[in-house]
Amino acid sequence: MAERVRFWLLDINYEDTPQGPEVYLWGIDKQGRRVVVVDREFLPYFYAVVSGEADPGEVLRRVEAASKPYGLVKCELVDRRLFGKPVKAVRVVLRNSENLEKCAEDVGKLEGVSECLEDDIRLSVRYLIDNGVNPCDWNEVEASERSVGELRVDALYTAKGKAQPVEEELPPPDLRVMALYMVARASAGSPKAERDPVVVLSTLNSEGELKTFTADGLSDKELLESFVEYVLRYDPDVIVGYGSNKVLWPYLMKRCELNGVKLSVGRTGAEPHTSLYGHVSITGRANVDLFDFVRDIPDIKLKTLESAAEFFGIPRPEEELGVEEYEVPRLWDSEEGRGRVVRFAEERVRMVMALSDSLLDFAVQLSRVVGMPLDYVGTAAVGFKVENFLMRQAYRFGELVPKRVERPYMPYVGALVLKPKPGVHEDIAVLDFSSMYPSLMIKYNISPDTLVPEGEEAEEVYTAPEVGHRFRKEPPGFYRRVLSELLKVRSEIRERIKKLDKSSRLYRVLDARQRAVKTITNACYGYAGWTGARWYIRPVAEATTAWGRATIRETIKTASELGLEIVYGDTDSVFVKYDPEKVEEFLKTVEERIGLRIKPDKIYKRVLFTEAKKRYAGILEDGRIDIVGLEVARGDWAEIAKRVQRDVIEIILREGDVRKAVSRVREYIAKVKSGKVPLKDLVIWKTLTKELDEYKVRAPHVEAAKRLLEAGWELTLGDKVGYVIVKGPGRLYEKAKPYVMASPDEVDTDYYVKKQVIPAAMRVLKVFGVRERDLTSTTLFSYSM
DNA sequence: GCAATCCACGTACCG
DNA sequence: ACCGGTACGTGGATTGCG
Repeated sequence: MAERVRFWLLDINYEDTPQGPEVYLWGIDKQGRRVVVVDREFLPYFYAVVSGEADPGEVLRRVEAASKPYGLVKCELVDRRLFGKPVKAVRVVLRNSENLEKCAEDVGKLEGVSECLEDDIRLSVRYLIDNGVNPCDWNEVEASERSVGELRVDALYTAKGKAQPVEEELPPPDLRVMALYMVARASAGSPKAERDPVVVLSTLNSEGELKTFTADGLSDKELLESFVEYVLRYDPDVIVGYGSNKVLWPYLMKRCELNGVKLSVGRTGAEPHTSLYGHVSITGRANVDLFDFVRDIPDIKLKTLESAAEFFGIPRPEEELGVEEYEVPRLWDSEEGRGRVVRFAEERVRMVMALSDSLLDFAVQLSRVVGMPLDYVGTAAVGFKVENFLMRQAYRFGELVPKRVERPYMPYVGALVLKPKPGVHEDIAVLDFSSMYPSLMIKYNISPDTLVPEGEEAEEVYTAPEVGHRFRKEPPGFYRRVLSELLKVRSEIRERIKKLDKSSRLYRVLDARQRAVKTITNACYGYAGWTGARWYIRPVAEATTAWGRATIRETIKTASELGLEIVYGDTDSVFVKYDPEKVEEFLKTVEERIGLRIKPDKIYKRVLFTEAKKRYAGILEDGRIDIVGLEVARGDWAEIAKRVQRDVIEIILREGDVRKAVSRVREYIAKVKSGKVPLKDLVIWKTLTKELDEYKVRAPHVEAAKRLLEAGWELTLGDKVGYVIVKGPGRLYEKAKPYVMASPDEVDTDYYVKKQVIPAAMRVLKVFGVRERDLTSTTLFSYSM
């Protein structure tokens, strides 16, 4: 008996069987039952593009013959587009996905076939695209129920028709979330799965149940077994962790392997496995590593669980254990320490859950918007998210997906940045073009498929300034269609949530969705200029920035015609003296002349510029202070230096009192000299951007990294190294010591005064004629403001 | 021979 | 594995003086 099954799609996977592939759609239905729908009707395929001069019928026969040995199901001639150009293609449908790429390779060599496309799209991705099925949203399918057998679900269905999205906007179901935090005991440095057991594994679920597993003796076998049992008993939909893709799951997998424990936590009873983009996949559930989302929040400089929690205003644990993560394994050796480690793990798992409350909505909506399953939307780089989104759109337009090809890097000219007028300015309005690059791409129909190749005749084109690339005015290009849709969807959502209660579930969901849409919209220009992009066409990116520069130049010209003084500008913004009438006139004129929306973003009561571009600080009417580009905004300065600079900026912007600022700096200097500053505030964090042996010059953070490695710590590319500068002779890199190995009394306080505190303070103070000796001596100084 | 100067390297920011 | 534009500290090579 077939019935209509509605389900919210949580995970998708497929298995090849001799009879063909089986696609598994894991979800939650309206009654809150965990269900899986198996679709056996969906077959893999690719396209063989017919060369312009070849006879399609002839090519079809040739392709058919060549595909036979690969389990051909059918071959058909279809009309598609490639970069906007109509093409004939043979759609080759095979029984099994294993043979797809091999078959395409053979077919690609045939006469009359210019290339094969889309053989590199995974079947599960293909399924989502072709059926328009949305991960993290409601879909439905005609299906008949069967017995669930071994599967860990409430119901199993066999699809009798094609799955499709539910058009109606429905709230998501309540997800069962489980947070994890693991402590392994390391003898030195980082724990090694081959050697060091897991000693504590804390879990917390969305019902508030906290369950901690501990290892008593040397073996963690029982811990692992009871954990697996518990996961199956609670049956989470989403498992969240912090660093779980790279550390937690691989660690558990290795420990289970060594202990002969089956880590069968998936809904098929399968063990976790590493999959696309390096995420760990747990069949039937969504494994979400919150670190992946924190990584993409630039305001969180240090990507630790604590600083992420702090950023989201998550209250610190009640019991301040004063334990650093790196000390935990050592504590395990003492009787008293073990209790602390357990409480530590439990505090941390609460933080993971709290972080999930702040991030999961966005993750879910990002998955929904780009159409990638929830478990790997976080691990995929921005470029791939955009691309996944574009692939779904391309299918709707009958556009073939271009192959990924390796290309040489070819730089092009970017945005225009104005020199600031140094000093303090009063009442400055920041005016910016909203979504400038997307808007320009829409306005001038900039797109891979509208570009007129050099030398080709065409009328009715837009010609980019400076670079001369031409784009057909009609029909609307791929990017114009996609971007207008994105902008429209976002503004609709924003309009809709205005009427909603901010604390309501729907508000949170829709707000997260509009942020996800914004993320993708803003990334489209960058995607267009990425040589790794399937739809990369350099002139597209180059023309976009060229029109951007022309736009801002025209804006500047308009301002000067209206007698409006511009004090700064960057890419899509101008900072002007806030004269309300003039500004209004200006905004109107710019919109008329250029045809793009420009609006006041913020108004600074006071704003301070140094000589440098991209660095300033301003105070708003409500007293909030923005600090842009300066040391305060950077993650690679010691906290103490940033604090000095923040204080100086605040004093100057709020009170205009340079003298007070100077004496504040003097206080800080005295404090640093006295050695009263905690080590934590002296740590400098820098990222390892390449393998240690690839560095051409010796650098402090690289030397510190080497010392950590020697001491048994694990460090990989992309990790941040925290070090302090200690007393001693020689180069700076010889004096850099990992902060976990340093003690407060060996700190080179002189370095922190001369190279951290003073430069950070002087950056701002030299605007007022303050000299370095004004900070180090106690004599009087003069200044002007 | 050595200090001053310059430039490349490296990192992180802005929009 | 998203773009180019920009600032700035540090190391190391080069330059300039003698």
